[in-house]
Amino acid sequence: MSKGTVGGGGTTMLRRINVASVLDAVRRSAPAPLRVAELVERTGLARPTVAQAVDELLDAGWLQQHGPDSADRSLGRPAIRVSLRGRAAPVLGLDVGPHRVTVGVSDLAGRKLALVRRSGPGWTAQELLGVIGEVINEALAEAEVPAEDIAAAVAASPGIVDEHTGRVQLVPSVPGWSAIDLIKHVRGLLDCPVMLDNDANLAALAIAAARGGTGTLLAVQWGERLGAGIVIDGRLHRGTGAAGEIGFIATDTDDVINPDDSRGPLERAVGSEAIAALGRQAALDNPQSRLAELGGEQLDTADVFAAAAERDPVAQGVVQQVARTFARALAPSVLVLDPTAVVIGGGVARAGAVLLDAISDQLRLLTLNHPKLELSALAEDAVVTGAMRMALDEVWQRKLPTPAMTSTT
Amino acid sequence: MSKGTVGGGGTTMLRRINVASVLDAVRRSAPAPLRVAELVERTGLARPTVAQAVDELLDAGWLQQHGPDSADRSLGRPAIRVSLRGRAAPVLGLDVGPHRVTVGVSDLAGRKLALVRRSGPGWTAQELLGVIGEVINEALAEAEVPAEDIAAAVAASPGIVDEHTGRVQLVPSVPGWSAIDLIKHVRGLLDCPVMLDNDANLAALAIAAARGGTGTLLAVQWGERLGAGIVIDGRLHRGTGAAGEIGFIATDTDDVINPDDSRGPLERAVGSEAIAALGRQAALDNPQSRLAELGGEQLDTADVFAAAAERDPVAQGVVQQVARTFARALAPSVLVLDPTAVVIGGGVARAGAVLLDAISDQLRLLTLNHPKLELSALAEDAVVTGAMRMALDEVWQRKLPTPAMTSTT
DNA sequence: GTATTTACGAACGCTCGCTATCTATACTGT
DNA sequence: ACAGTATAGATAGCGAGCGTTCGTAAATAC
Repeated sequence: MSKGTVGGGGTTMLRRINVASVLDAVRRSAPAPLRVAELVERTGLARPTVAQAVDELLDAGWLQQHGPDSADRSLGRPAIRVSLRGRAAPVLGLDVGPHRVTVGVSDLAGRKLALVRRSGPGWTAQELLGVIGEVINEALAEAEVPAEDIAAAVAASPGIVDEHTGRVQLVPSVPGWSAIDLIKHVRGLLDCPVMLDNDANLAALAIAAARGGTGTLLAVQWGERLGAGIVIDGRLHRGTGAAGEIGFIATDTDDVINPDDSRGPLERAVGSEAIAALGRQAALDNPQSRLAELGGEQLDTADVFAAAAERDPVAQGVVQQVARTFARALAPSVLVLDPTAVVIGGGVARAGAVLLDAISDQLRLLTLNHPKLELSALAEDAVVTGAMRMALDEVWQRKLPTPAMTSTT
Repeated sequence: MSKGTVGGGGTTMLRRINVASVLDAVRRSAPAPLRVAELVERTGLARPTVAQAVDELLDAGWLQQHGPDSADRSLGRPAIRVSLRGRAAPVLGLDVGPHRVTVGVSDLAGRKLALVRRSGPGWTAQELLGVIGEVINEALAEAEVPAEDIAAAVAASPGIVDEHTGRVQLVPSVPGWSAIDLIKHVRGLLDCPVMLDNDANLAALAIAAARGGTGTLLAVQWGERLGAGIVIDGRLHRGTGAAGEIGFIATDTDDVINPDDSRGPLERAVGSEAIAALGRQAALDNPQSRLAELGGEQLDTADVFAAAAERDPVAQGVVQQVARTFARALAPSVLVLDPTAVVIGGGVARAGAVLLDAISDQLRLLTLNHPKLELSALAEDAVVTGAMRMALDEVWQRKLPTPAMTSTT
């Protein structure tokens, strides 16, 4: 241990490795209980070793023993089965927006124990802290988990987040709001490691986990604001901290980033506000259209997509324009990253196939390997789910006594 | 072992881990010999353990013993020192282009043992295979390494390379040329693992290794063709296989990728050929300019940059235009990847500060975190160096008995 | 009720690494 | 030249863990 080199050591290290190996095997088969014989097979260890490790993990509370119940009708003495004791280290995820606070509690196996959401019409910074505290307590009560049991918490914030200090740039969504206060506040409530990350990053993590497997994922969050998260083989790519900020891609040949504006060119061009504005203009220009009929004065982003889905040519024109702008902006990144899949989430994702097909057509003209283009299946829960996921990863990395062989040069 | 889970096992596994730990510590201090006491400190193991491991590694030929020579004037019994025995597993790198073949041989510690380059005015595919064989043998002779000692070889190829099959798309640089034949041919000569990768990827690997440390690197190879390699924390990012193909980024709002053309829009716009063409046109339009004077009829890419360096406004205009087009094409990828550094290599990199400053100015307007913009220090050796580097990584990964704890979910 | 099958549990022997001790070597000071 | 000292290498004993082997418990099938 220590020194950053390969972790070697005595036999006690070996025992820790083997215990970790057993625990990892249990974790991999998620909520399904495992028999000891199966663990022997999966770990390649001898039965006494596994049995000892299981005993130890049972004592430490990481595993729980199942009765030999169920239709396990096989010959011989029934095997005792063990599974992860989720309550051993539950985690908490937090998604804070100016109008909505969402808190999720998950157990070690990734099962959701609680999900509480509260909306309000714009809180002040001080009120928001109070609401957060309430919602956290509500979620803990629903999950039947005492606050001191929570092993890790992750909060989502829009904007560019410094992974360590928790400082946030570029987002004055609530006046007087500071993510540092948020971290402090949550630390005061929970007494466990509390981390902060970009909401698009967390959503990407959740989507990647849901899709499973390896490969590169580009997960776009498309609403009023526009961001993306990159997950490569299960690990989040952060760059120097601002990776995935697709909202700031230039769309016009003369666009530059305005440091005084918290929104970027692409956000201004195809954010949900811009889509609604384009729709309103198109409705004014074509008063006879289905679009004008549907939307009226209060024309909304949803109206544009609804009219386009009904094959209104005016709305379809707007969608085409939006898709084209978006695809042209994203194409260079798709070429460079060459992702396995591009997943679109956020409010605009509700547009569905109308938008997706238009983007796909454009993207096909501009890329070499065409990635799968999908809509996020997680909808609005993506960010909280990702926050819980990251908290889980943190717990596993900290608790699994894996003396990580750093083979990176 | 086996089963893809965490590698645990008996005490013999522990011994292997500790031996690997010692070997890794020696490797980290590269060519400098280490005393046993230093190894004890770095590995955290006890002295007898280290001594035993060193004995074993000496017997196996991985380490060599140094005399207690040199001005090591300290008190007490002089320590025996050991270092990597580079000759234990030398590797070979191969860079094949239509007009040039380069072969490098490196030892385990990364020391270059030989570097042989041969140019010719366009070979046929058949001739090329012959030349490759000759150059390989020449390099082996220069390095004084018998062919059967080579532990791994990596060949560089332009175009998009399938990592496993070795099939190449999009590059008909030599008529009748197939990278599969190349692999077969080299396998016939060497009898060791032979791998193939994109030349831009390998150059990126070399540059990342030279820079050292962690972070994200975007390494652009800019010549007649345009490609890039991405290295994240020392690992190459491949995507689904075509990552980094910046040559195919669209530059005009109506550009699309033409599947029949092996070159992409950005290559056609700012490749060295295009720069020369722009220069010629500018010279025609401004016959009095220094640019026209320098270049004449045979105006070259180098002439454009030379004239710009002499502050010729006509040439500077061309450079500005090229820099602007390049920066606008690359900016989205820089935003999304948010790399620590962007390094430019290849023929155009010889332009130096004139081009770099112009790109930097443009990029500053279009990105949030401005990465360091640098010229490659490795010049034309980057690709071979990267090939050797990848071969070395392969050897280490294969030979180091690290039971890789896969902590990725 | 007995035989069979399956799984749990305990004892033995092996290997390995750590601690402690002893020996070897070269420089330093008188 | 000789003793002293500091550093490094070699060796023995101890403890811990894993794997193999054997015996035992619990359920089903006949």
